Amino acid sequence: MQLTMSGEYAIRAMLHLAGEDLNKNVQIQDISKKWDIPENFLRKIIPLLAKVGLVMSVRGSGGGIKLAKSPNKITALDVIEAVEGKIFLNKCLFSDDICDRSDWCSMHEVWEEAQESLKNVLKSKSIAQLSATNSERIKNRSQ
Amino acid sequence: MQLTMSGEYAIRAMLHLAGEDLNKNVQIQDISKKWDIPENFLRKIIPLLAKVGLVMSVRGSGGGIKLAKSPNKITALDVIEAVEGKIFLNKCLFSDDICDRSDWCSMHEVWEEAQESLKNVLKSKSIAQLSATNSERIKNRSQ
DNA sequence: TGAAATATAACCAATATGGTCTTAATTCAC
DNA sequence: GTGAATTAAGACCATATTGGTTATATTTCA
Repeated sequence: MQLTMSGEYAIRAMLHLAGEDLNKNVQIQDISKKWDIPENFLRKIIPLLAKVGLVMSVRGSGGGIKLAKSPNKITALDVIEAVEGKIFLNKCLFSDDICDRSDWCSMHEVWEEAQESLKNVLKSKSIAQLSATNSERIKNRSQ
Repeated sequence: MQLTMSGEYAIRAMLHLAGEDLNKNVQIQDISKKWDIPENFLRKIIPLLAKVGLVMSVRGSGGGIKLAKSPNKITALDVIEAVEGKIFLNKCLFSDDICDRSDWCSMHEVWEEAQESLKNVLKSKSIAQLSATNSERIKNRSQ
């Protein structure tokens, strides 16, 4: 019941992009260095973010990646689910016929409620907000 | 980010015990059969529930297991954490010095909030309630 | 054409998961 | 005390997942 490193790294990368000039192509190597992410591992994560339309990538000289839409419209949940797949707290939520008790088991609804509750928190935070909060705190700290 | 089979089986076993005469010693084999749990696996899970005082076990002839306290006072969270360990949605919540960004990273609080939110749902349901709901539904269904 | 970038896919070590199996250790009834 | 019934504990194991690395395309610009 825990976030993977992929999810963690994906969030960091998105926070980086949101803190840069949104039109600039940023190199994966730079994100990797600044946020302490193994470069080659990050190179596997970025395409997952691109696939669901969170980032745009351009190959070749002068290339790099940037956000594919406004960071206001990207939630923490979007990022995590992009790289880890949809969140299902219990297998029984994945599909009704995975558990033959689903028509009467009272835990089914508990998991449903817990999952919604968790997802709602992650859904309520945009990458823009999160990045802005970070920038402000770092600014204050260095004064 | 998902419940393990241990957690799932532990909940089933506790629901079984809550549905029986609370003073009766129940055999692990019976629970295993009724709730479709691999017997030998369940035999590894039960001691974890005993260790935190959720069930009492007695060895030998006439032995078995039963709840160690009222099912009203046992929550779904208690059961899950007993067998899976305390829930931490992200490593950074485990200890402050596991992440050197914890003093300014805005995701830290998001994870904290999400985790509390998830745990509150699991904490709000007692094994007694859950078992009663199940019994009632099964009764209605077979009418 | 060559340098600079990302994409893709194969590979790999370590760990976690979900078990099984064997051997104690207890307890009760006789 | 003996034996049957029961849980406890620990060794063992196959498979899947995680968290990478490496090598080889592919694309783009100058």
